Amino acid sequence: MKDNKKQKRILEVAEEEFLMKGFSGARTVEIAERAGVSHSMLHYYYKTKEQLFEHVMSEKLQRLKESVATVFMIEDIPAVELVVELVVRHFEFLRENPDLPRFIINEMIMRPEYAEMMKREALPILKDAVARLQRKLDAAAKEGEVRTMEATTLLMDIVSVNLFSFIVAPILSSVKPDMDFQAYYHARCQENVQLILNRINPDIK
Amino acid sequence: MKDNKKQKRILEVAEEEFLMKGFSGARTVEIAERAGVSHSMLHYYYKTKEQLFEHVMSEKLQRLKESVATVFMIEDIPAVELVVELVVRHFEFLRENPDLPRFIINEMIMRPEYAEMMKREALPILKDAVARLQRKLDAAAKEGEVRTMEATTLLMDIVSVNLFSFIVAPILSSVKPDMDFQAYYHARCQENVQLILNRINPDIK
DNA sequence: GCTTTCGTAAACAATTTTGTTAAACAAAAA
DNA sequence: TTTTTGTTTAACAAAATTGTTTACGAAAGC
Repeated sequence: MKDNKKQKRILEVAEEEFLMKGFSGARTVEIAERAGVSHSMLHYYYKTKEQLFEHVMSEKLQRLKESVATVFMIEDIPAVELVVELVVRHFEFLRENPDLPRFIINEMIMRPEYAEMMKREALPILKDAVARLQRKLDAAAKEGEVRTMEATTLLMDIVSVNLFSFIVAPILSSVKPDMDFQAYYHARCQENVQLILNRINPDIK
Repeated sequence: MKDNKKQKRILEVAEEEFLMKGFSGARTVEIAERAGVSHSMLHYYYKTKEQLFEHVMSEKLQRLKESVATVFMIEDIPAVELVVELVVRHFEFLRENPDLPRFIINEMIMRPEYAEMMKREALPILKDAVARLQRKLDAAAKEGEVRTMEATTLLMDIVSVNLFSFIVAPILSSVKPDMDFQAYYHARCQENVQLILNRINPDIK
């Protein structure tokens, strides 16, 4: 048995193509070509472009869900440290999946049927996560460790600053072609932690 | 003379379609249909889909440039107030052009030839803007009004929190279909101003 | 060795999308 | 009034993209 190497390879390339170009921009012949298989093989394994897309999509959603779930599993840690952990882990997740958010947002807007699917999949996990964080924050606010604030707002702040660091990266690199990404991401993560710390408690540091 | 009403209408609809679905996702027949003109008319005015796209693109870039330019023209205003003004104006611009950023980022990634064009168009203006802001910040830092910081970093923070407020809006509305957008945007703008103020000077307010 | 599975090449059918053309007509401009 | 311009319809050509089929080869497993 050859362990379906080619089939996997198709999926890998499809992932890259769909993430970069979206469903409508990606081409099955190009995916096959880049995967080093014949065009017919692609349709042999994945009947249609649509089905290939669904494979990619569900795999990506899975990863996203896992990532959210694990971060919010952390218990027994002070609120402030939890928040720092949140920022850093989210940043790292993005580093490993830099254009996943853009892809998901785009496909949610362009193809409402997928928006529905994503809501079904992701919302329960997210709601639970927000509730957990809110409890932590409220408790810490009582102790005067942080200011009172909505967990939703805080999460939006975290996601937005982190996400943006990645969204602009390609633009920055085109402006400065010799840019040191290692250094950029390191600095950016620190900056974001600082920003969020200032946000939950202006007196920290 | 009929003032080219139809021609304009095509452009309007094309703008909506391209912004929502991107170049590869938009369909010329659908644009024509929605614009209430025959398919042949579309090709009569704009030889190809590509050319139609270019019209939309350059018009959008123009607006973006104007917007950046006017904000940074403000003189004789304390640094802190300038920053607040920056946040609010940028927020308002986004409110009028909510899916422009997604569109531009997508097309820059999917079609490198446009990335080049945008760099040529937007970069000089942006560099000038950053330089102006940096001078203001440095002066204010000397007076102890704000902490020392990079104008680039500050701008990235502003853009990221504002942008994100709009990126998540459709998602939030699908979660809460009865959501009050008026209130949401109002609150979000305030939040963002606060966040940025904390950022440039943790002691303010 | 024989069969099944994985794979290719190449042609081609089907569909979708883009782009063109011609005939006709109304209304504005000359 | 004549010409030009804007416009429609309808058909069709061209191109791009997706999906299918067939015939055939190599090699893995029995």
